[in-house]
Amino acid sequence: MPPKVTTEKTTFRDVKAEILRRITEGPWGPGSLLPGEVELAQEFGCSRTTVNRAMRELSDLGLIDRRRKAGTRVRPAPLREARFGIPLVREEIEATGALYGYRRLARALVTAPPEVAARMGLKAGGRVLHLLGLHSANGAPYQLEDRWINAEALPQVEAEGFEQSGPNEWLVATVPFSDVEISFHAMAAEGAQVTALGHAPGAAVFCVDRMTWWQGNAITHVRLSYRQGHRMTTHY
Amino acid sequence: MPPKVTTEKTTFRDVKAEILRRITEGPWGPGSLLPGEVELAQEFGCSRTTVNRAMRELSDLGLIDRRRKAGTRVRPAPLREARFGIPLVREEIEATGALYGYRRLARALVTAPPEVAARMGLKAGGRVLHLLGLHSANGAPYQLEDRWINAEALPQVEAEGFEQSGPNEWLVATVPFSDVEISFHAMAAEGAQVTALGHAPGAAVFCVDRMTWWQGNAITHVRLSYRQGHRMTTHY
DNA sequence: CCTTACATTAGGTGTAGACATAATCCTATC
DNA sequence: GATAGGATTATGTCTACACCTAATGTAAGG
Repeated sequence: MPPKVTTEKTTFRDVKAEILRRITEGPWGPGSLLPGEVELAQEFGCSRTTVNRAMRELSDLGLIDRRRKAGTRVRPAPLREARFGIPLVREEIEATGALYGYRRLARALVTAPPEVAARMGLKAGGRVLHLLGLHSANGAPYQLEDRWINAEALPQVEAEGFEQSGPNEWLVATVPFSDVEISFHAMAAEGAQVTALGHAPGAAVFCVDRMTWWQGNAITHVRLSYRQGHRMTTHY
Repeated sequence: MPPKVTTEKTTFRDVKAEILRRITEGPWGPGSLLPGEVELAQEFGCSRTTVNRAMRELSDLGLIDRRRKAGTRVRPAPLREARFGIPLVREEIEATGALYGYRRLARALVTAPPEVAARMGLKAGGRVLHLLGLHSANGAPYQLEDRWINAEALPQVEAEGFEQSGPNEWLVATVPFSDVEISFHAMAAEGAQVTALGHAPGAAVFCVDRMTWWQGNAITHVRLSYRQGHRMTTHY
């Protein structure tokens, strides 16, 4: 039988990797101008489309800057983005091999307090469902979930008790969304962060606030407070 | 003259937008199976490649899940990513219209303290440059930069004073990098966070730690501590 | 009933070619 | 010298097609 001639086509991954190598190790330092797509396609023995895709992905990563006619150059200060996956807490915990647990601490259907109404852009006297729940890993408190749900926009939420599972899983499976704002910050521990999460009063708590809209209406606002020492990490 | 028949080609953006619309508003709720690429291409009157690109981008966003043979379905729990731009502090401040300022607080060429050596994976007795600087907006403290630079791997750093500008700008323009880890966390204010940044001792400080490697060697580790009340926000 | 083998199918990727569009360069004109 | 056009060029995008590959279902064989 004839030797298996693996034609070994040049894939866009090959091109991407090689360009990346030349940027980090090789001749293409910060700010330098790269050859044109046609030229690279010839060098790599592939079509321009393939080079284009490789470069587009590098551009998406923020490593290179592409402009028509001007050509492609390496970003002097690579304004790379940090991408953080925002998983469901359950998955986040189970991924570590720990046993996930959830306990509802409070549930109340109330008229929105002024602060919440303002934050969510609700009209005065709007009804909201307030939920407080604790996610735990192997029985130890892991994350406190303090959530407000717009009951005007989402009346069917009033029928839900959320005793056994967090509202997040119900929400993502039920409500589509069109707009999300996430913000990270640090705050001094207070209230349930002390009593349920076990922080010392005034201790530094890492929080994630998330607000979700659908078609212009605020659906839910949640503050996730993490246990002592939590880090949100990403790698690239 | 004949009416200008703008052929109005269907772009991958059109397709992407329409698919997105059908997911958030339309018939394709969470978990549902989308039609195949060929079918959609026929419907939209474009080539399969165009549909492919639209769907690939939605997949990159984490909205849909694509598997060969299985087809494309809407993610039940959209594990979307939060993308945070990590800009230079200078740009971050100047973008708000404020006047940027930098002041070097300390500079010392030392043998790495055990903790730092461990974190950066340096051999015992490795020389590092320690820098402490304060970035300010309109004269008010904005961000404290506590940086360690591996002077073994980067000897030319010893010649730099970093009196007028932060080391970050010098680094990104000088050193390529191949690996970065970023982590967010909250900690109790101490040391220069109190004296320079103006936090009360023990107050909650929002920190960003960043470690950079090049070809397997740790280049620099930096902790950026923000002023009171800082939020890192993203929108999608 | 279980396992293995194979055909089918849907997405993944590469190619060559074409036209579009934005920047830039160059040139003619004032 | 300044400016307005036009030529040029590199990237942006679409098309039509082909082949690859992973995953699934099905049928044959034990």
